[in-house]
Amino acid sequence: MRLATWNVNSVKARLPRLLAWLADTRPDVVCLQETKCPDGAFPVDEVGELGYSVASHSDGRWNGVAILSRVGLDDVAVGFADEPGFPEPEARAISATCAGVRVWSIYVPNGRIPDSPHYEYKLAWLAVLRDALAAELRTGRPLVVCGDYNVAPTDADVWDPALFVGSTHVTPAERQALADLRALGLADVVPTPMKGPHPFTYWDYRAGMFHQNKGMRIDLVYATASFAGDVRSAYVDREARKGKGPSDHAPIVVDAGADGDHPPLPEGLDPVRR
DNA sequence: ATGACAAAGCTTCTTTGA
Repeated sequence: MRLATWNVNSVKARLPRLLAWLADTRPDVVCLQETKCPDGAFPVDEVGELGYSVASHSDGRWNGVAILSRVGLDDVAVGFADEPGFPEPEARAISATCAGVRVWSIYVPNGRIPDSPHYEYKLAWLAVLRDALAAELRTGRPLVVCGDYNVAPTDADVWDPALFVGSTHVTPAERQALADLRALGLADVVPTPMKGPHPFTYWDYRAGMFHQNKGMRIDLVYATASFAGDVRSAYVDREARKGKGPSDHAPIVVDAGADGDHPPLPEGLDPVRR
């Protein structure tokens, strides 16, 4: 299976690039975040022409998550039990079973600043997500939780840790929330960067951050050993952040299990050595 | 070159993002 996750920052604004990327990369399953797409407006016909079925969850102007699959899309679930809201639950989680793998696409609340109700909301959301994933794990099925976690797991995952002191995305409480997810039995499938030592997935649009490679690793793939153990390669598709009209996030592409009908990996991205 | 924010809508500003 070729699995990808991408915060597209509006599926409507990104549609030409998304379609071209799908045609080039041909993932089996794609988790999208920040679709920013009102109910009923998801371009299901356009991605359908490329062979993808769609499960999407939206709440209008902000947020929005989706799963595209060309290997089955069963038992779709929107949100999760007791999901916290602000104050109402937002469109931040969707899950489905694709070729025997339970796949989640999540968009963790930003948190804004630590001294903020948005930050408390973020921590509460992650804590209840943990309970929901614990329930999923009891099925014994392979599980992959992909998305924009809005947390940089370590200081190496931001371009300048000193600049982030006192900011969200790096606080001990946020990092502990990720550690609590991993403690369920989920492994961090760390992708290979295309450039530089850090597998950043996000670069601010402003001030030439991308060209200076001043990024963050906040998009993550957490997977059970039953999936992670079969991973042959994982990389950040930095090419998708280039050029005119990109998202501010790059996709992560993971190949796991049996080889499928996919284009070869970009040059220099050898399969994971294990 | 990869180039100096972007997207949405209650659109000519405000909110949000991280």
